[in-house]
Amino acid sequence: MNENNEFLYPQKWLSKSSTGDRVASELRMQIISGKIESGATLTENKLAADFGVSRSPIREALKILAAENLIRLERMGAVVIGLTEKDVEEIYDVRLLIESFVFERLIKIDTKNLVTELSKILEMMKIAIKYMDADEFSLQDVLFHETIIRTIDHSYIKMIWDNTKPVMEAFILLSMRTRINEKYEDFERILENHELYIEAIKTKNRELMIKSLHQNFDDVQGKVDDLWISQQTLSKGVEKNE
Amino acid sequence: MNENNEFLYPQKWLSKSSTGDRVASELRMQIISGKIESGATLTENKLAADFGVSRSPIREALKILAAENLIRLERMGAVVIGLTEKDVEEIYDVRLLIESFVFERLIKIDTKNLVTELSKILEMMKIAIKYMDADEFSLQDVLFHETIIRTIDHSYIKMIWDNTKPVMEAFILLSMRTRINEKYEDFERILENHELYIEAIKTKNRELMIKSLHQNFDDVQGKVDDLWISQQTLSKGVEKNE
DNA sequence: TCAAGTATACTTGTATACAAGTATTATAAT
DNA sequence: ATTATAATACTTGTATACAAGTATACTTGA
Repeated sequence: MNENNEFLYPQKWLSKSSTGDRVASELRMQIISGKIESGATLTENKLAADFGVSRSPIREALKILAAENLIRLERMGAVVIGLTEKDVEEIYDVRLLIESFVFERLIKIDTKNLVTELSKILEMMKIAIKYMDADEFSLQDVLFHETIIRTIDHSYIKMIWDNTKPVMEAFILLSMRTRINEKYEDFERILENHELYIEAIKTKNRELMIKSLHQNFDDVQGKVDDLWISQQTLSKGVEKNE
Repeated sequence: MNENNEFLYPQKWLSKSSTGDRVASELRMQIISGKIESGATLTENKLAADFGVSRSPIREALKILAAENLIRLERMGAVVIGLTEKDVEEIYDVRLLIESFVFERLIKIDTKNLVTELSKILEMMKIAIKYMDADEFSLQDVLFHETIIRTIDHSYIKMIWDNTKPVMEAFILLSMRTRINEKYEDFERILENHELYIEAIKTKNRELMIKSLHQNFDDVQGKVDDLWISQQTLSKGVEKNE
């Protein structure tokens, strides 16, 4: 039934994952992009037929998406919740919360290796922009923050990250795909913010860190120019995929 | 193979849940209590035979426990990680983090209904103690905090709660089962702290809230008297079950 | 005795089968 | 025409079957 053979989620990022993970990644992109509309009902049999797999991995995928609050498992089918403006704000609440927590820990330890690692990632981001590779840029952006969080070796903070990461990654991916064509200049600012962030970690400057973190959120959310990247805008990222 | 027919997790709390959830709840208790030791390898077939169910719900359970970082899914079997002292501290980091966040929101809204609800729960806790019902007490204790968190209607904060709650619930359950016999007087202090917490919410007193929250953690963790409720101590809770 | 290679008995991941329950639709009676 | 009832088609939850891969143990050779 799925007449569109192209996938929204970069297939090369799925090297080692199971069928269930792949389906979850793809469904997540379709839900967040709006290709699958909020309120729609997904049934296991239909999805299994669409993806050409059995119900086992589909069930796995639905469990994952339910944990991410993108769908709601009901007696008859899974109802799509989707990602609202409120959700995105809430995700950033959580990110601000955990990255602030992490920063307090970073202040107490040696961050030399971390700064080196982050500088490397930042350079990768620059290359990605140079070649207009929104996907690679998004990957590195997410990795940037993950690297910071992993440094403090806190399994429950990491758990929170693991739970929010997939949705955030998908959102950033769609957002960047749109903007790399329409608002290329945005990326300059994003890079500056990341440089600021590294500087904050290097100098253990709390205010600077909070400032860059907030600016980064505003950037990703597009608050600088628009209030909110609408579902319609996000869905543009769908077409750019190849 | 499981010669012990008794369950650690209260069966009446599982009214509506699926087999997978039941298995997860029971395995969680066995892991946290130390009945299943850290480092042990669990295989799906063995667990299926032990619980007398098929592999499907077992797989479901293992996925849940892996998300809670209690086990690590590997190519051949699931390796039990267990709950270390560090983990418990980290859980409380997260609780402190989210409950502080929640409190900031509570300050801005009308908390009259919440205070009423919390008072009710507190009275339930008192009754539970009166009848030496550690399980009911634990249930209400967890519900107390969940009620506070749900008030602000923040789906991602709630997500964090949903992810940490099961482990915390199991830990509190085992801790309370032990202490209701050995340290009955502890419960007086726990009640006082909860009263303080309600007072803090009522008067929107941030310092009081932080104070009671910290004291509550110390109480549950047993830091007032012991540094840490050892695995050995926790396992006593195993025997008290009936 | 030891080493190399092979057979065997597990392991998970996915597909399929079955069972119990729910919504819908069709049918029949008033 | 409408309402009650019954048949049907579809849903999830669980059990089982199969396939691909891995570790263990054994056999065979020196």
